[in-house]
Amino acid sequence: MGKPRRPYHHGNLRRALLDEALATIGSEGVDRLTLREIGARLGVSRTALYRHFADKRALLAGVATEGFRMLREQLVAAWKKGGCGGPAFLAMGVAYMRFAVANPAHYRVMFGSFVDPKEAEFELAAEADGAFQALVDALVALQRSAVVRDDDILLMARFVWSVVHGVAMLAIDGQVSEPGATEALMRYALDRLQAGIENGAGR
Amino acid sequence: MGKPRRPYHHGNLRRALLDEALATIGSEGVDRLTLREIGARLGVSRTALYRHFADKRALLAGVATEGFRMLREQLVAAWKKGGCGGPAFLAMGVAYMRFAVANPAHYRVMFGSFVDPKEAEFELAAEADGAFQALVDALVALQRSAVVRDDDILLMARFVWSVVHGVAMLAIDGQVSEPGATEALMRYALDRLQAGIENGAGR
DNA sequence: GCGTCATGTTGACAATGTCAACTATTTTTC
DNA sequence: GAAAAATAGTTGACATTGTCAACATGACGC
Repeated sequence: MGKPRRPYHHGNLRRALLDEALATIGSEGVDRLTLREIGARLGVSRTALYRHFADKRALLAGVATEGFRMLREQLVAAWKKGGCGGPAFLAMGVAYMRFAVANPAHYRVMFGSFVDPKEAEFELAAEADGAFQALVDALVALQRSAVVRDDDILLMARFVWSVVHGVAMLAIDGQVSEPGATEALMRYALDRLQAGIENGAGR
Repeated sequence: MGKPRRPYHHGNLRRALLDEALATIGSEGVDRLTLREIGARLGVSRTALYRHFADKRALLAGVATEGFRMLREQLVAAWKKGGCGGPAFLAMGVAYMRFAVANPAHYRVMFGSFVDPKEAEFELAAEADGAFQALVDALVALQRSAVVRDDDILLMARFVWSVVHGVAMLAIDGQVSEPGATEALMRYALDRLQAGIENGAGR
């Protein structure tokens, strides 16, 4: 007896709110996300959320921010674990797409333009930049070791980003449904991407 | 006098609703789109819309459907005008990205996952398929003339689609803001894409 | 023990999507 | 050409939702 029923203070409501939001987004879609339902599911009042997020957009911004942080961590991890060379670049590409497939809810919020880039929180912009920068850093290293072409770095990074992002979107949105097709597309895309930017290719 | 003030029947309310929706989405964003405001702006009642669309999702589906039709038309036009060969392929890529930049509202709705692909209207799915098929057809032709690699056609088409889609997203979402950067990215991306899938490249 | 602050609750309100019932206009039919 | 049917639009109502203001509760330092 005396079991700690539901204490008035939740303990880590912020975390729980994010998790619940992610669960709902994943199963129902972003537009079916309602603050009241999140509260209800957590056994908490409909406005408890406002002690942790300014409003609904801020909640989504929180999800996106977290997503970019996770993405960056996984990109950097893949790069380092792969040895910071050519193979590591492939591993990084795989890590990117795997992140999207494994965390579709995060991914959709991150790129669904639910948060206006103009009025985006500073933290979100910073994390998004950080993830992109991880890719830029890798490309710079590959340029130094003459693995990839010596093109404008920003241009090249944006191109690579476009490819993996495009594949991730296709994979997530269920356009690619045959079993194994996602993996195959990922492999093929990275293969052709590499062929396109490797040193000595074209021109 | 006796001027035909506002006739009871609007004439082409469906068209006007789509246009007004597009205007609002373009300037305010999809999530700020409200049926009531659309009606108000058109000087029409808030529920007049329901004579032309089943509900809000149907309106968005209408926007997306129209977008895919326009996209397909422009892709096919670019392909034919370019002579159905290698240069035409580039023209098609440019047409794709230009469409996105010129019609961001359409584009966002088309790929914003506002309409569940499972419960998507038949017409929408058909138009989306049609646009993709335009790309597949072009690639098949290029394969026949040995301009591009002889890879699995679906795989290759999805890869190409990913690239142009990824670039289009970056361009639209204001991530690429420096003047001229969008054009430069488009050119570079198509250049590298071509290098990646042209016959004799890699492996 | 007490104030202070973070955290959570209740009541209220305006905005929104949508339905049902009704009205106005056009088109079809005899 | 009038009646009937179909088409297009309106008004009233309601449940849902995001959000605010005012209040309640618990933790924690002094």
